[in-house]
Amino acid sequence: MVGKKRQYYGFNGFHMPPVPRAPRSARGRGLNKKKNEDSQICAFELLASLAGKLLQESESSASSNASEANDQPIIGCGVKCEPDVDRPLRAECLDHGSCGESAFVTEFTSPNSDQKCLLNEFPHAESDSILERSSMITNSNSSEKVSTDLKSVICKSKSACENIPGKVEGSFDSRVSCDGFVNSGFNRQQGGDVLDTGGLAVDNPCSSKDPIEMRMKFPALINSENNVELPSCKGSVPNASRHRNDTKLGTRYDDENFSRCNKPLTKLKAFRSLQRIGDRRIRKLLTSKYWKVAPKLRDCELSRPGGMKTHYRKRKLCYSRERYQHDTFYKRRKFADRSVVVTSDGGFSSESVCNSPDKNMTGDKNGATVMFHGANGVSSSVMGHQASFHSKDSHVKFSIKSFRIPELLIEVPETATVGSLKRRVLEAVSAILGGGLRVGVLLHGKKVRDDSRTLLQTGITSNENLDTLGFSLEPSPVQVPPPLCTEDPPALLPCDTSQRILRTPTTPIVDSGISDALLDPSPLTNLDANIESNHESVSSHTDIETDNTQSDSRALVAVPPMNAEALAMVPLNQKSKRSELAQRRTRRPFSVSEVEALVHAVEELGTGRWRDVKLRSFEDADHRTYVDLKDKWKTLVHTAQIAPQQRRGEPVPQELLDRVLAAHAYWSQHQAKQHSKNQTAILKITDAHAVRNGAEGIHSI
DNA sequence: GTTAGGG
DNA sequence: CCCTAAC
Repeated sequence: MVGKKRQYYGFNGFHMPPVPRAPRSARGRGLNKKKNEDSQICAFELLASLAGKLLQESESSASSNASEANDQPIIGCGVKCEPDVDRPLRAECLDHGSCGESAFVTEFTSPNSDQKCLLNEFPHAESDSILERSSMITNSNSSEKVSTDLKSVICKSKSACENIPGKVEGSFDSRVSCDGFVNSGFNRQQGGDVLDTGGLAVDNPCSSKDPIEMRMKFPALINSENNVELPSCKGSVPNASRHRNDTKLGTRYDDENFSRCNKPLTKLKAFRSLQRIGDRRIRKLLTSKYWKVAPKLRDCELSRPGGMKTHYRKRKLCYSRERYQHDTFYKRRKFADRSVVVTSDGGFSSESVCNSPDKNMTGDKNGATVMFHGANGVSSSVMGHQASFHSKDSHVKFSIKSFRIPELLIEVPETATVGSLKRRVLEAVSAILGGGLRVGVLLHGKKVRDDSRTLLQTGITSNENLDTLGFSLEPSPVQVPPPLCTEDPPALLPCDTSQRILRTPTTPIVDSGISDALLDPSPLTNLDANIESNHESVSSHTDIETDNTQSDSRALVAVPPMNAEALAMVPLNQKSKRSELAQRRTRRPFSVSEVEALVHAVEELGTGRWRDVKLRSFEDADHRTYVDLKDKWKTLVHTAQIAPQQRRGEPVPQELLDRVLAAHAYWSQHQAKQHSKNQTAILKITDAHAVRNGAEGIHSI
């Protein structure tokens, strides 16, 4: 069918052309070597350095404790949080293979030297624990992202650069979440101890001892981007690449791990043929045990000074990483001349804001590349140095590399021209941007509403840790273009995503974009659900278009963001899909000939073999399912039993109705008889004879 | 995936 | 026709 031939162009957002970068391997190595050389090492460098340290430590300790290591030296660095003694919650480190991330996390987590001690202190964590840790972190991330009230505002970039930002993001998140843990107090980690983070026990395949290899893996890990998920723990490049593929497919927000809905996931198969088995496993685990984890985390968080309750509460209500991932912007800082530059990376780039005249900012590079670099170069050390920087120049420089826009789903016929495709894309973008946007400023996870306040008053100063600063795009409260698609309402409980999608009103949700951290349901959007819906919409489209020759106006569906989070996220045309799904099939009254065929088939096959009936008499009638036939028979029986005056629709010959009644009576008896064995064999035979006569008659025809 | 039945 | 429980 034509409709089926249509192709969908899914966009996770529009991105600027990828910025050329050095090969990962090269970068990774370079970074590694730079470690400790200066305070401005980038995040990766930091990671690398940490990894290196960890590796060294692990190796040394491994040698001393051969018994501990199971073939693979494992570096365990754990930050343990024990709000509840019985249920310790802690962040763990990883083995060599997957250390990148954890190492990084650890680093951030323990900016203080004493925290580093932990690393040394627990050099031999269980490899399994790594996963635990990862999961925990992930959860933390999700929670943070969901609420957007965490300091770190992260923006993911989809472009080539995405990988790194993603990594950093994870790192930041981890750090944030870990802080709480740290505050909770450290505890010695028990070697064999498995984190009780919700039972995410996944084997951790990684076990690379080679430091270099480990370093090399960082990029891969970064690829995991949002998916701080366990898969990354495996630290295998293949996984990473797979991730990338997913991203390209439009499953970038594949946080299936956090998906509450299993059903949708299965439907994703088509889209994610590459999906890791491990993911499923994890997903399952998460699904089943997610709630257990949440409470723990929350408890832990509560111990935090800042009080992240709302944050967690929100998370509690809605677990979906997708959303938050998108709603946060990746933030970067760069030091240049006492100036702090915040760079936001996003899918939709608008360099307009960035590139402050100050050359110091970029120093070595220019343009987007520079920005990107800067992003990567977020030197963890920056934090420490900020204080010193700040005093001189009171200017705060912000470099917003890009903002992310919602994903667009565009459908155009194969015969459409490229030009028309471009137009459609433009229309979709315009629909979103044209609706009116405003920028939101988040500081410490809180939206700054008072526009009249100065940066200084607000606390945005050059010496302030701009990590806590973020920007967001929000739909203009006044004029929000009628969204073609709507965000799903928040799910209180995991699951039923599909249901929600199908039934959720398409009413756009427009809020100030503030305070949504707690209330905003948008973060709930489920990737899986989205994908599924897309699928459905597709098929629906096809169907409908085929039957009704609808205009292709629907071909392109732009989904305006409902709120800041939505913007950050990737709203798909859930709505359209939803509506399509919701839409019933077109009614197709049975013709007399169809009724006759049906009656004939039933006469021969009986009323309990609708599939056979379908195959026998309606094989070619794609629009008639066996359920349809069954239903039709049901109505036929009813029709035959009522007075002719009461019948509606196209009149069915009485002859057919009589046969319907006869067959119905016969098969009813037949069934009853079967039920009671062959007691009524005689009766049956008699009836059967009558029926057969009719059937044969039809046959002869 | 089918059936059977209520909606 | 849809939706679902039950198989």
